[in-house]
Amino acid sequence: MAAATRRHDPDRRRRITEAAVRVIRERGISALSHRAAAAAADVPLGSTTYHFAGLDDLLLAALREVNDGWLARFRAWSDSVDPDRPPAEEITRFVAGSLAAERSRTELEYELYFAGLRNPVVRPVAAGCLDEMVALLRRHVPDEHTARAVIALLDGLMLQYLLTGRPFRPEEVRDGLARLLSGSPSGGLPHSGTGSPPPAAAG
Amino acid sequence: MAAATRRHDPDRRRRITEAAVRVIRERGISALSHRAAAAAADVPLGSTTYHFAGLDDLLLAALREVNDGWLARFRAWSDSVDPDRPPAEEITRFVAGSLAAERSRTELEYELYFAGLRNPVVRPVAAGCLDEMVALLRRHVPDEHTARAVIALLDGLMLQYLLTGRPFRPEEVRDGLARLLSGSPSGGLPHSGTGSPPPAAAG
DNA sequence: ACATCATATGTACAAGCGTACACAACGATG
DNA sequence: CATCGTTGTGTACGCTTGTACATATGATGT
Repeated sequence: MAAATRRHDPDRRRRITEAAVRVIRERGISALSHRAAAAAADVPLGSTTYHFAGLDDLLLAALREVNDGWLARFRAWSDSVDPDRPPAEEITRFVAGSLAAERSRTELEYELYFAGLRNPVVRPVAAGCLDEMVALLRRHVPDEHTARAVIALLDGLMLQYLLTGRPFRPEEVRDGLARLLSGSPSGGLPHSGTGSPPPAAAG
Repeated sequence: MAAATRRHDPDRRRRITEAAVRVIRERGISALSHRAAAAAADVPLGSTTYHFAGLDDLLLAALREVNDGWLARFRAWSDSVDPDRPPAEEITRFVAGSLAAERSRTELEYELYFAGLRNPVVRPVAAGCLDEMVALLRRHVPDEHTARAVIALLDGLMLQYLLTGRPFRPEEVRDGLARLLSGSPSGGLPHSGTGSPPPAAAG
């Protein structure tokens, strides 16, 4: 069989990484093991331990892959935003996609977030993802502070939709975003635009 | 020694549960095992398998304990709210506590959320927690829709604070909340007050 | 052609796991 | 006091895991 003599196949590392992502998607991070990834990639066990220094290494590679996919989709959305339509509506469009066609990708991304809470090698990936999203969103909202709030609202809402089975209501999301975006740009907070940070406000 | 002859100790089940919470707090859900809980509770292994039908049972009991503690704190906050002060400020007070003195409790609660995403026996606990928080918050905001948005913003912001090491800025939280609460109560959404739900809006 | 080296593979091992189960100790009931 | 059922305890079994390692293979440079 082809599988038996598959030797010297180029970028096997990548194939194992993608198999690891598949394992996580289907059975969760806790089910990721050298053996599970090897089986999913149809390679022998020794192959995974050769290409990855340890299990953490494999997990990190897989979560980076997940993150890249998520950010690519967000970037694509950002490029497709129509500046003539209300931002709240455009952002709602992204949320709708995240909960429907791209739901499994979304579940993966939140799995990454939670892993980051515990695992110090994963945390920078999750934190970097947040920063990158803020930077991209920054183009469609008045300031960074607002961008962070919007991301927070999105994360919280998607978490609610994923946890409770509550049906997705676009108006709900749109309305919340509209309120968040309606405030005066530098209303109560010295917004950290492109200048220097404020001199520390209140404890 | 006392430990050797400790027999017939009342509510041993509870002590094991609390030990399990301690294990989760210190080493994460993935580190919870019958043996780890037994060691933390200073009881023999057989004791945990006697009091809990399976590992899922132990995990569920521990996460319920976590959830009870979290909700008790939120309830205490809700009761202590000064109606004469701006709600945004009072809610910010809760967030501040969650990230400082009660931070480890907060980390536990989010661990519960993430477990709920994957584990179907945990999900109802997490979902119920969200509903309970909405119900409690309902007393301080105009409608349920707003309450859900506020909870979402809080969850998203706390997640950001926990993941990135960004220092906590009360004004940031307060300002976002103020914007969310400033909108017209029934602005763009038929709010699901105490009446009947709207006849389904959009796909 | 030959040597060299990165890559590929199968196997082995120690550790940790959930769970089952036989037995010991105790409180309650008669 | 005898009996019984609940509670507590120690141990053992089968399984999965991460990792190490000896070996095999094919590409590469000379």
